[in-house]
Amino acid sequence: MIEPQDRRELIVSCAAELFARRSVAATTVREIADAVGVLSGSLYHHFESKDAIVEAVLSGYLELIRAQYRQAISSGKTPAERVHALVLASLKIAEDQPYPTLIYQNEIHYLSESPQFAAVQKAAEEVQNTWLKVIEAGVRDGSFRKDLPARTFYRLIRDAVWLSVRWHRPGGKYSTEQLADDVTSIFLSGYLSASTEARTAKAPASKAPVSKTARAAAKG
Amino acid sequence: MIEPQDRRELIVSCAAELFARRSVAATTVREIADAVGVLSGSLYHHFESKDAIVEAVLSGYLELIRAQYRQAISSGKTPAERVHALVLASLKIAEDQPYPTLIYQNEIHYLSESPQFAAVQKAAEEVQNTWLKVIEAGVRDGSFRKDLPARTFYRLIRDAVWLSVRWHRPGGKYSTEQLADDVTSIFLSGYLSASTEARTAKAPASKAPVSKTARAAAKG
DNA sequence: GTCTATACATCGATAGAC
DNA sequence: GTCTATCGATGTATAGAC
Repeated sequence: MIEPQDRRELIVSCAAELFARRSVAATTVREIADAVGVLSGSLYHHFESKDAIVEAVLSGYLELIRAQYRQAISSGKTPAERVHALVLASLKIAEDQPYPTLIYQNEIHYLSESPQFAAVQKAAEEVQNTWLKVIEAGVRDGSFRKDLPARTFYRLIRDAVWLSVRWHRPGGKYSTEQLADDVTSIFLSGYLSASTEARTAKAPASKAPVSKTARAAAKG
Repeated sequence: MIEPQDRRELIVSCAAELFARRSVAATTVREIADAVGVLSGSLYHHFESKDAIVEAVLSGYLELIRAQYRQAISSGKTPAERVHALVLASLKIAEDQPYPTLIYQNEIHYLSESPQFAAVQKAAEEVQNTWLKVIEAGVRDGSFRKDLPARTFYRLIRDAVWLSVRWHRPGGKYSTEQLADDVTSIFLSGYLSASTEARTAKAPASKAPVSKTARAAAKG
C-alpha cells in the first residue's frame, strides 16, 4: 500500500518540523534531506525549490482549516455556539498539525511579502471572513456587545487561540476541549467573578454559556 | 551634541527594523550596513558579531519592559486596575518600540534555544511573574474567577495584547488608550451583551470596570 | 528515484591600509 | 572609524552516472 506520493508527503512532514523548530530561513535543504534520509540533491526530484516545499506545507494546512471551519459553523446555532465551535476547531487543528500552525503563526508576516505565497494569503482572508461573519451576526442579533468593535474581538481571540500552540501540550491533563471551553468562557463572559461583575449578589449562572463540558473541580 | 554611542544606537535601530521586517536569519550584515550607510566590515568595529547586534536590540527592549511594568503595577490599587495598567503599558511599549516587539514575538522561540540569549529568557520570566502575581492576587481577593486557571488567563491576554503589534496602527483613529480599554473590557467583562449575559433585563453598568476613558459613540 | 560531484552565489567575519 | 579586499564556510540548485 505504498503510494508514489508517500515520498513527497514524507519530505513535507520532515520539513514542517524543521521549519517550525528553527524557522524556514534557518533550515537548510541539507537538513531536510538528512531528516528524510536522502541527499539534498534528491529533494529536487520532488520539488523544484525550497520555497515549493514551504508552499506544500502551508497549502495543505490551510485547506484543512477551511474544511474544518465549514463544519464548525454548521455545528452551532447561536453566534456564541459558533464562536465556541470555531475556537474548538482551531485548537483541534493546532493539536493535529502543530508544526504548520507554528510556522504559520511565526512566519506569515514574512512569507506574505513574497508573491510566491499569494494563495496562502487568499486562504487566510477566507478564514478571517468566516470569523467576522459569525461575530457580526452576534452583534446584530443582540448576543454580543455593540459598544466594542467586532474586528477587535476577532483579532484578540484569533491571536489568543492560535498562539496557544506555543504553550499548550495536548497530551496532558489540560485537554483541548477544556481549553476551548476556558477560552470561550473568558472571551464571552470575562474573567471577573460574579460578585465583582454585578456589584450585587445576583446569581449569573451563565459563566460557561456554550459548553456542555464541566470542569472537574474548581480550584482554590 | 553627537556622542560616540550614537553610531552604535544607529546600527541597533536600523538592524531592529530589518530584523522585524524580514526576520533575523534572513537579514544579512550587508543589509544592515547598507541601511546604516557604511560597508559591512565597519559594523565589526562596533559589534563583535551579528548575534551581538541582536542581543543589543533585545536587551534594551526588555529593560524598558521591566521599568514600565514596575510603574504600571504601582499605578493601580485593585487587581482589575492593575491588569488594565499592564495592558496599557504593554501597548504603549509596542507603540514606542514596534520593531523589537515584533522581533520578540516572532522569534523568541528560536532565540531562546541559543545559550547566547539566556539573559533575554531571564527577563521574560520576570515579566511573566509580574503578570501572574497580579492575576493570582485577584483570584484570592475574589475579583477574578476561581473556576478558571490563572495561567490560562495570563497566556491568553498576553498573546492577545502583544500580538496586537501586528495589526494595530497607533497613529490612526483607534488610539492605544482606546484599544487598552477594549482589551481590558473584553478580557474582564466578556463580549456577551448585557441581556445575553444575565438572561434578564438587569442593568450591569459595569461593562468597562476600570477605565475612565469613554468611547465616543456606540456603533450600530 | 537516488547518488556523486560540483557550479555559483552569498554568508559572516577578518586583516591591514588609510 | 571606515574603507578595500578577501578568506573560508555554507547556501541553493544543477548535471549526469547509476
